[in-house]
Amino acid sequence: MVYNKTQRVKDKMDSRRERIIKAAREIFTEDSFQSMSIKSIAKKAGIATGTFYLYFTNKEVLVETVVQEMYKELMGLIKAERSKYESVFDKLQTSMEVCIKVFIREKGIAKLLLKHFPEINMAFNNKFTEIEKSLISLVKIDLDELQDQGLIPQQNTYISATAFVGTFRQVILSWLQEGQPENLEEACQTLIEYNMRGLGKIS
Amino acid sequence: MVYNKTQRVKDKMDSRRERIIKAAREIFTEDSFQSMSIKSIAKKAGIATGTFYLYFTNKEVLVETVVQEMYKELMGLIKAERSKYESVFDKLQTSMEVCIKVFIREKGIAKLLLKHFPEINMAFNNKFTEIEKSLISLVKIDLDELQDQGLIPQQNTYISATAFVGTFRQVILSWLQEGQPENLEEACQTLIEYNMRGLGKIS
DNA sequence: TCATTAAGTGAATCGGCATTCATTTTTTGT
DNA sequence: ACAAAAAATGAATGCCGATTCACTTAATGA
Repeated sequence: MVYNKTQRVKDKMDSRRERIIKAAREIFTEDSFQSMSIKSIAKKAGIATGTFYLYFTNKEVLVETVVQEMYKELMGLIKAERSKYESVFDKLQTSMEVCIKVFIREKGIAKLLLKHFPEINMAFNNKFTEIEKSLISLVKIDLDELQDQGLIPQQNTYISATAFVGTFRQVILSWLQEGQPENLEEACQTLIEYNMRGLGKIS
Repeated sequence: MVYNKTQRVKDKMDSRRERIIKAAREIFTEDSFQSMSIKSIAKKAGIATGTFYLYFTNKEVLVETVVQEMYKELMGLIKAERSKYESVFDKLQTSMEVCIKVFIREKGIAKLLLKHFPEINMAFNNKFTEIEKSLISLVKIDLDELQDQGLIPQQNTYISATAFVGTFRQVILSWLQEGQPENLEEACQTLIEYNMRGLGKIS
């Protein structure tokens, strides 16, 4: 015979799952990827290590979930902000600004989305590469549109988009790792200008 | 009593050390960082695993040696080529071109110098960050000079240099991982143009 | 309340890899 | 050729953290 969970139990389990994800995010943000062990996550979430495996098949799935969650969060904010503008330039610019704002508020997201973590198995690492790829292809869509509108000269938009993302990535990593530039928001403006010139914006 | 090594033995040991480094480079280039185990290195070098430790105190030192060697190799080539030009723009441009040429010839160097490998311990990882930093500061030196000469407008050269390196890094990583762009040398020209415009080159 | 099922526990297991070390082989100097 | 010293060997050790599992506790439904 099969027993059905009551709502109370369902709720408890849901909140446990949430707490595990939250614990993972916290440990990742505060400490490092390396110290994100199942034991420490379980401890922070207030459960036994074995319990973890009742909620996630393995560590990989957990990290994947966390990454996905952070990515969706960021994308949601970007989309909301983009919808306020008509011009593709403005959309592109605001996308970057939102990214920077989120990264400043939650450094963990920046680390997770921009750093590489080959310490995890290969197959999984593709998740990270995937996110980077999707950032590039989002920029590429904007660039293609700008090109169609004749607002930037003919160019290989894949390379331009990659370069574009590369400038941000490198500066943000420097900010994360070296603490330079001190003011990332200011640097963001500089970067936007750099890239607009680089794209050959016709103004 | 202490015995002195004969030249023959010295030579044998020197060549063994070389072969270990070579084996490490090969495994790294052909396979991946993960599969670069002492056992596999020793096997490829034709020695027993224990013998490795007669030549290197530990794995960290070996990798550091390999990285240093590749970095010096690249820098040597860049310096040689730069010396042929007078204009800082030309020096900057040729630096990039040499990098790309070397990266095409030896993908392992590109991976080692541009990827991050947090799977190795922290203290060591700084070696990689260090290299990235030094690439940026080399570019910054050129940009400062260009600015002094009034060939580019006033700007935060640290950010510009970081952005500059970022564009290359991102495109080269895409080339390594996605196989796109197919022709890296062609992309290099595009990138140089992108960055020249981005810097606001006054021509 | 009670028998049954499900959730929770954490010590023990397992796997992978760097490092060590007792033993063997080679080299050295007489 | 021989004894001392150095180099080489690779099986054994140690470590570390993910995953498992025999057992305990809680929840379910009659």
